[in-house]
Amino acid sequence: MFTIDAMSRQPVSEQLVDQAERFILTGILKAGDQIPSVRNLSAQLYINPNTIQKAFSELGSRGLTQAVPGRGSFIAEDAAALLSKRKRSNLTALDRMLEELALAGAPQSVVEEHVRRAYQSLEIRNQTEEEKLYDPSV
Amino acid sequence: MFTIDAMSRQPVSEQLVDQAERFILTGILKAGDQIPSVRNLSAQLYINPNTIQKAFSELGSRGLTQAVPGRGSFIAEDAAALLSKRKRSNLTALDRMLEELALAGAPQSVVEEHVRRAYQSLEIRNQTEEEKLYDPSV
DNA sequence: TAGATGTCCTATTTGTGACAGTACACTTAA
DNA sequence: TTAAGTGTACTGTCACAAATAGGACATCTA
Repeated sequence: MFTIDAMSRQPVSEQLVDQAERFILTGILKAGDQIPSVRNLSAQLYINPNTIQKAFSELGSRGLTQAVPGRGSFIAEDAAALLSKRKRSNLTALDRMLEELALAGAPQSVVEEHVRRAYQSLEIRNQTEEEKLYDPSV
Repeated sequence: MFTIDAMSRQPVSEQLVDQAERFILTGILKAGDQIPSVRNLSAQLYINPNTIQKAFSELGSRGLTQAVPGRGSFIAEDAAALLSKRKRSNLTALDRMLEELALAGAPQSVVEEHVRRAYQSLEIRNQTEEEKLYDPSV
């Protein structure tokens, strides 16, 4: 599930947080799901337990997970909603990137095409999710 | 001209490189223009000369500036073209961001509005540049 | 009860960025 | 000619953050 890019300049603990958020957004991790234990993930990724703990602690303080000593850590009920709201309200990074592309002479039509493609591939994914409801094999 | 955000996690030398590139893209720095000297900028920003040197060395290796020992460093002839080409070809970061926004439920119309605004503000800026040509006070 | 869980703690190591200081060759202008 | 300014190179040192190492405790479950 989780993977680490040792070459990345982004700290390992942040990589884990980002990946967990992505899993929540995409629905791979749903409310109530248990995430791997600190020691388990530590052994699997060859990462120090303290580093994993730091990432999970951050997820908890963001309200995305709930930890239960002795049992494990679980995705919070409102994790997806919480995360979506936060991501939606943060458009400054997009603006900065768009300005740079505009300055670099990237045609507006090209950028708009990328926007269309992003939303189109999402629709396809959602459609697949719906189809699962009628799929007897699930 | 150059400024440093000491609070930023981005290394000082990289901040300088990014700013120089931005100046080149926006036309503030044009081909042939001399950029501040290592020692001058060092004194002005209270930054170690080695840090400035590192940034300028990077700009040189990217083909954006040309250094002449004893004279100074100058913006390369094809700096703007080189930079534009590089920035335009890098749309993967945009795709990643768009996917995240789509997943978070940001309406496509909102994203498209941001695209329009980015290109509109650029047009206004260019128009202002043209108007300068007819401005007797310059 | 044994094993797994989250949590906390104090070190230590490591890598990177920045700093300090010096030196050399070159160009320009007084 | 000379002094000042330029780029470039080098060897250290320091500071900080991330990650590691090792241990400890309370809790829950099979």
